[in-house]
Formats: sequence, C-alpha cells, structure tokens
Amino acid sequence: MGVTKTNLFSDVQNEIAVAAKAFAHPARVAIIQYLLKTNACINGDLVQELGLAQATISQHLRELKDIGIIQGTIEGSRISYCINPVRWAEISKQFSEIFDQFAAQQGDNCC
Amino acid sequence: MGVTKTNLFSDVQNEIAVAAKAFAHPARVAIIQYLLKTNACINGDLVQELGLAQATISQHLRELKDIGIIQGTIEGSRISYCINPVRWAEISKQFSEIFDQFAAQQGDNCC
DNA sequence: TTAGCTCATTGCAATATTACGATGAAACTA
DNA sequence: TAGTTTCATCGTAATATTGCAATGAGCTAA
Repeated sequence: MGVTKTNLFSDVQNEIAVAAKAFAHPARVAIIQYLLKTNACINGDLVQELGLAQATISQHLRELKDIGIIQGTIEGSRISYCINPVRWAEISKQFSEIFDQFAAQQGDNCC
Repeated sequence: MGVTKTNLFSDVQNEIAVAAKAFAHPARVAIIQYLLKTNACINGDLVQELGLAQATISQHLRELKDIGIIQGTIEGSRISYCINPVRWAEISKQFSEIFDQFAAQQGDNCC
C-alpha cells in the first residue's frame, strides 16, 4: 500500500491530479510565479532566487516539464525555461471548469 | 531532508500549495466532483462510489476538511459533507489569478 | 587542450503520503 | 438493553516526495 490506485479513477480525474501537482509544492509555485514575472525565460538563477540547492531546483523543473506546464530550450551551455502556452491553457481550462461548476449551483447548499 | 522548506517561500505560495493538494490526488478530485454532482451532501457512500476502503475515504475527507474546501455536519449517526462556498471561492480566486496572469501577457514568449 | 561554466542525474537520507484492517465512539433500531 | 450502522482514529506497511552532495555531460573561453 502507499500506491495511488489510479485504475479506480477516470482519465480526467487522474489528469487533474497530475496537473494539480504542479502547484502542490511552494517551490514549484515560486518557479511558476517567477516565470510569469520575468516572462523572459530563465535558467538556474532560480537557485539564487529560491535558496534551494541546484539539484533540488533541477528536480522541480523536471517535474514541471514532465507535467508539461513548462518547456525548456537549450541555449549554449544554458537552458531557458518558460511556460508552455498550450498546456497552460489546457490546465487553466480544466480548473476553471471545476471551479465554475460550483458557482453555477449556488443556493441549494445543505450544510 | 524530505521536509518541505516552508520558510523559504511566501505565505501566498505556501497557501496555494496547500490548496492545490486538494486536487493533487484523483480520489480527492473524485470526491469533489461527486459533491459537485450530487450537490446535496453525502456520507460514506463514497466508499461504494470510489471503491476505496472506508478508512481511506475518511482520511481523504479529513484532508479536504483540513484544507477547508469541504465541511461536514452531523446528522444523527451520519455526517453530511458538502463544499464550503466561502473557501471554494477563495481558492478559485487564487487559481484564476495565477492562470489569468499568463493569459494577459501573450506574445513575448521566448521558447 | 585545459579550465571553468551550467545544468541533469545518481545515490542516498529523511519525511510525507496512500492505503487498509482493527478498534472504538456515537446514534439509531428492535 | 443488545445489536446494528456510520464514521473517525490508530497502527502499520508500502510507496512517493523532498532535499542535497557528488558526479558527469556539454558548452565556452582561454
């Protein structure tokens, strides 16, 4: 035990869970916010910005890249990261669909 | 090691991370969606719906309650759960603020 | 080539999460 | 009262996550 029973849930539910993990750690939120702010792509000066070890930042970047919310391009000896607009829109849509779903049914709450 | 270094991040970043955890597991997504669908509050027939053990569901419900996105009221020997509208709106706002932040700056992407 | 960057990966250690059986508290039912 | 239902909590096992030092790959500059 300790393994998430992925097979019990729908594809959409699993997708949302994966996407949410991008925001489920403050370091990753900080990275995303930094990318939003600088807009221009950056590299490991996140290490300076966040105060975590280089290996740790690299690991978080990889997770964000695996989720797809971020993309990196090689630029000489550096790697530029930025937000993946397509994936961003996808995830944004998935979340607003959920959030809107409640806003639409105000009134018949029970507790 | 293994401990999230909460002190390195801003309050908002930590709050977002906590809120995101509500959606970071498919079982919790399923619970939230079920609550959205049934609207009316429910109890442990989530056990039937989801196929996880009663103790596991109870644990997820507690996490959602700790995050505040859900609230429960005692109803005889049962407990009715439903979405907490105030907290829901809060979290919804936090996420849309992030998502909108990118939509507003289209064009100057780098990679 | 050699030295110095920048960053990913590997290999750990520590902690967190997920899941469940067992137990117990509280309320209902006969 | 005794039995049943509903749920939380405890204890435990398995796996996931977080974090870092060390290492290595790939590029740049001298």
